[in-house]
Amino acid sequence: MPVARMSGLFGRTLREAPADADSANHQLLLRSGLIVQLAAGVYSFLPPAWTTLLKIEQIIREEMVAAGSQEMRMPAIQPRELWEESGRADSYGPVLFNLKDRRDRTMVLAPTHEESVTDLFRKVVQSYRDLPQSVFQMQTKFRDEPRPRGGLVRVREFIMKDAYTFDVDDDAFQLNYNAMRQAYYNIFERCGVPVVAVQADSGAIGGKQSEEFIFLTEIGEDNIILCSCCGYAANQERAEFTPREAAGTVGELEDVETPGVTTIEGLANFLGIPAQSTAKAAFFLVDGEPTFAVIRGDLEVNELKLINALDALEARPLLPEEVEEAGWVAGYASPIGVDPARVIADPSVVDAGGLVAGANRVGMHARNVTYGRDWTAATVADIGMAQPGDTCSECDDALEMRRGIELGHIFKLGARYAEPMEATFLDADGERRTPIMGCYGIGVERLMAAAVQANHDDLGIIWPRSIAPYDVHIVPLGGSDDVGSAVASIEAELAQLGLNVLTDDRDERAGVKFNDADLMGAPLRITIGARGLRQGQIELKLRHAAESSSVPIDDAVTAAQEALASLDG
RNA sequence: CGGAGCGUGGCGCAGUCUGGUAGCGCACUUGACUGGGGGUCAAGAGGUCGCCGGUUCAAAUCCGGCCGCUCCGACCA
Repeated sequence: MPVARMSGLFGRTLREAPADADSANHQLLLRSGLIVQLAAGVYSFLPPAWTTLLKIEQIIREEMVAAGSQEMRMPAIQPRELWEESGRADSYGPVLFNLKDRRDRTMVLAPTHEESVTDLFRKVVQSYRDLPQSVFQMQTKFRDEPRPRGGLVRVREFIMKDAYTFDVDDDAFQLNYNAMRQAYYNIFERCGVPVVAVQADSGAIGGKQSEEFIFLTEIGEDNIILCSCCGYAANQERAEFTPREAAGTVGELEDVETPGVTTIEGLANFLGIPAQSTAKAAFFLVDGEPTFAVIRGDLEVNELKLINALDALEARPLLPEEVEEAGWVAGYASPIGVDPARVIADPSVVDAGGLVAGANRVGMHARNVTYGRDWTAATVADIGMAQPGDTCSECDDALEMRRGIELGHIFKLGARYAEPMEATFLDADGERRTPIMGCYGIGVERLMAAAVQANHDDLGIIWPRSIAPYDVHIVPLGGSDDVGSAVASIEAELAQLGLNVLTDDRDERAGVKFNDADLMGAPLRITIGARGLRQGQIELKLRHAAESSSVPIDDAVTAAQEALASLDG
């Protein structure tokens, strides 16, 4: 390996972090001169950062190949028609970067490649004899995100490792899926980032089931529900839980005056009853239809569960005027008398007995409102949002909630793309069949950001050895000839061993060099100074360690190798 | 797209309320001293104060519009 010199590095360290950077990883990536922003969610990666990204890619590549996947490459620029074929031109719509070619044809910059890989499949695969298949690529994706965020955490242009599998049936698919799942654990572990796999919603990718690989961190943008007892883990948007015991009543339907009481909390206080004794109404526009959702007063509606339960594409809360238009009374709404076709009920109100609900008149509620007797819903489905402290549905322990960053996501797609795009193969009986597909993504720069977030201290980055831009950071102190020749021979020997070496050859004070070394975070620092050299010693310090050690200069290279090897356990 | 904030040399900021000279720290250049945890002194270079328009004798500062960036929400590797 060539030796990098601090004096010639393209990029410089900053003493102060740019004000725009919030999280530790973002600040450190900027301060250490690794990344520079060009626009919202668009970054340049300077040489050391690029070295790290290449190392991450190599780790991913090795694990993908080990999982039986073949590397390939698909185009980033694609005709929009491809997206119309799968039906995603609209659902993915706003995130697609559109452009016109010179013949006025609309092209898109690909945000992901399910369409193109499915198109490839139908052009390349005809027979079950060609299956199973697993392919992957590492490529720049483009997504016109509504809100870029957190430095590299959410950007508009990024490298994704995306893999796709095709199988003859579910059983065969499961083999590919499991291999990918294991590969993902291996990848994140090798990059020095702890992850948990959580059940997730497949979102705009579609399909039946999916798991996210989450790095738990307070700077994350996802809410993750965890059970420390049984290990249950899910994204809050799909987490299951057991609601608290209902506190329903038995009795005749009767009105009760509740002047000025429009919230569940207010209602419970006013009547001196627990929130579990009330029913809450929430109004949504679901695929253009006003929808009346009923859930127990102590719970919140999970919009994503609502969408899935109604097999819909999108939902949003109704605006106040839309509520009025629908004939519902905000704050006092009652499902009684509402067309059941427009009502969706959570099991928590179905099995509860009599609850206090609105009476559809301002200032009035009703007691003993009972599902089945007083009202019904066309759809009964779990639409509750799991909250910390709720009971785990697997083991009855209390659930916790943590923030996290989604580093990878693996999906079972089923026939989501193959069917609309008519990708098929002939089976052994000569029957035309649809392959079972899976897709598997990792955000490469996001993974680098997570690695920094997971491995830093007050002074700077502490790179995991596996993805460090430089293995060894040499700090020469004092400009004597002795120092110069010692540095030259040690750096040459280390480079000869295949190590990435950065030598701080600048005429700076010791403090500046040490601080920059700490900031840039190479796993091993070697200090070669006139003072030590007089005793025939140089100094080694592992970045994560508190203490340094001195070794005779003749042992320097061996000791450096040993120190680095100690990190690989 | 809703809410909040910010745009002044490469980075961090002051100046804006109350219009008149663009300023500080760091970084950068040159020289000297110094030399093991961001050193000292001296001399420099670098900014149409985000953009456009308006008010005014005069605008970084007041008014209007636009653009950009960040954060909180709705969305995702």
